[in-house]
Amino acid sequence: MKTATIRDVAKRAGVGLGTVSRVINGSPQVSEATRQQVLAVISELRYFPNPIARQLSLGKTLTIAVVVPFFTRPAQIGRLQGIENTLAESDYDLTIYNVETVKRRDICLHEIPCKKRADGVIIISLSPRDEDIPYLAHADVPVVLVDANNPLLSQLNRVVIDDVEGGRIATRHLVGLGHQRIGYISDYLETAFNFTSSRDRYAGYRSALLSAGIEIRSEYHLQGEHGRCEAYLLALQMLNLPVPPTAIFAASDTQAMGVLQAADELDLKVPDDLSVVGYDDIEVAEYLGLTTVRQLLYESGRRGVELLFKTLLDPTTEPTCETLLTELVVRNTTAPPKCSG
Amino acid sequence: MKTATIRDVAKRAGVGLGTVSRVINGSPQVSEATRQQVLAVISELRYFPNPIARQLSLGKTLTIAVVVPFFTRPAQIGRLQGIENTLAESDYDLTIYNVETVKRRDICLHEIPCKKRADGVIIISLSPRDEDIPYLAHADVPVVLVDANNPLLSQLNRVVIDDVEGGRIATRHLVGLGHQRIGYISDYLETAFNFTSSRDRYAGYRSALLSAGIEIRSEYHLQGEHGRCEAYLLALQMLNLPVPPTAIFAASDTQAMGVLQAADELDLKVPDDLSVVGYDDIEVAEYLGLTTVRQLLYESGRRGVELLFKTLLDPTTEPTCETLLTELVVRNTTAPPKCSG
DNA sequence: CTGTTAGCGCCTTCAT
DNA sequence: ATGAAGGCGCTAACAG
Repeated sequence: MKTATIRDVAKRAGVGLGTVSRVINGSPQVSEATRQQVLAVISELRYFPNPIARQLSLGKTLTIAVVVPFFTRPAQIGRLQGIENTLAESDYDLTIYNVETVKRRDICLHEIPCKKRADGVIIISLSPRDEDIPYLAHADVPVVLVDANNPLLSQLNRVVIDDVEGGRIATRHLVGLGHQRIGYISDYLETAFNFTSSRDRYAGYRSALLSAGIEIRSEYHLQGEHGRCEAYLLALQMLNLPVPPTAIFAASDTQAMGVLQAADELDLKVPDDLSVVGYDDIEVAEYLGLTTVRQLLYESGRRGVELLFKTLLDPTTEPTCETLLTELVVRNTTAPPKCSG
Repeated sequence: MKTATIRDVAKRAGVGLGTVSRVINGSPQVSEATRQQVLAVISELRYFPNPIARQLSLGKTLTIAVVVPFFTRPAQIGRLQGIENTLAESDYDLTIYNVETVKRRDICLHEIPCKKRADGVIIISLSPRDEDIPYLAHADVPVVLVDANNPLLSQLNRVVIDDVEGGRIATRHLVGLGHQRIGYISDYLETAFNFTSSRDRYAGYRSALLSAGIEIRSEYHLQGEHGRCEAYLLALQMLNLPVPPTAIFAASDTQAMGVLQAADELDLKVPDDLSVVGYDDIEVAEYLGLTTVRQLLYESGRRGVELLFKTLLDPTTEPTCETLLTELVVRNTTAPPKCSG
């Protein structure tokens, strides 16, 4: 049996089809009598307005698209949660475009903002390269970048995290504890996805070392694919250096867990033999007692949606760039080095 | 500047609007010459077919809706990953309806399958109550249930997990190690969301104890809100009993972590003083060396999509119920009880 | 091969 | 207050 349409309802209720439409949309200019009449038929026929038709007519989709790389990673989940919860307070639906390949990345970045499947697009952690800009500039729906940036994109709404400062804070903390040999384990700094976080945190790391007058040793920076196991292997490698670091700053909590594993493997006590600092403050960090740099994941998602809504309501709003602060959370994986130096 | 429509393209290319449509949809019956011509105009005008209009015309949305409670929980992420990855191989988009309140639950269960925003719906972990059935029965798109069940719903496609068996396996393992006093810490067995997993696992737990001839003591079963901290508190309570259990089976890995914390708090060594078994085998379980019951999270999502696609292709397909197996993964948190008994 | 036309289901003037 | 008609952008069936 075919789904009832607005026409069926109109016919059955003996009214014009425009009247039904008015009832659906709560127009005040319809007599209480006919309203009740129509309402009755609607529920009798189990009528639901077809959202697609309405979207076409209205020119709105009432959905927000989110483009996010590797959405299962805890940090992304945190952002998505902020987005979802904020959206849930509204009438908007949420569609997710997960990105795990470069090809998909390009498709999403170039097409999602143009095909008008959504009224707005939030792009997470994928900083547009210069060649992506034309596409974004021609987007016909508002776009906001979360945890992504591009100096040329001052005309886009952005929520950015000061990762340079975050890296600096983490490193400075270790320096403050007396560490001189501090390692940094991260994702590859240069990837096709153009992630900036590891890069920025590295900049902060270097900056902190420099201002502390500590020499930057290249063997103390190891990069690899993102992941706990990968970080574990890198940490093993670094800790097996002739002169190993006394502290390691990991580009994420997940990677910090790998470092912790490596330390355990080598019978190094944390924090006595090795200090470890993570990044993100994902949920498990508290459980592990991991010292880490907290970034406002949930908040970044929420802000992204709010920014989007603001421009949705008033398209003439000037694009803004909100910077979210980071904060050091000291727990039990950091301490002064045992043997000074 | 308004977005270009198919009409603009047609006019600019000096062809009929149907021809443009054919080019877009790769119809073979277009001369190579005009095709090129049209293609040129399309890229010149940066034309993108409006998906909404196409959806209306085609009667398909090319999107799949997923209704999922508390989507940030690791187990749900695992299922979502299976769904997303499978969908990514297709042309379908994914829209997510997160459920965190009963109200939202009802809306999603009753309306999503009827409003035709998606060509198919996957419902995760929300077992329809009897009063929900009429709505599901009147759905005008295929629905598949993942990790959810209802005996009355034999006409629905389902992917179910044998949680009773899972609970049995876990408990039997502990019994096999010689434990006689085995606790169970879980979510509330009865909730408005009608989650069945904790209930089923409890049934398995009881069944295993019974067949081992072990008395079931009510003080060895504690329930509370889902979560690590809540489980931590429950575990503290249970371990402070005059005669505490020597082993605890937790309804999820997350809750098992809480138990581990409690043990640590009470200076109980795991597994020497206390054995702990979790459920799910989420990623952190391996890191923690947690003995747990693995369920095929990713696989359940994948299967759900496959089932959906199958009925999408052939609506006359008989609904099937696939049962996914569970498997015990023994790691380092279980051992024979120290003092026999 | 290609132009034209009739819907898809709904919303919104415009008259009445 | 309400019915009728035009249009949202596209697809598909129908002529040519």
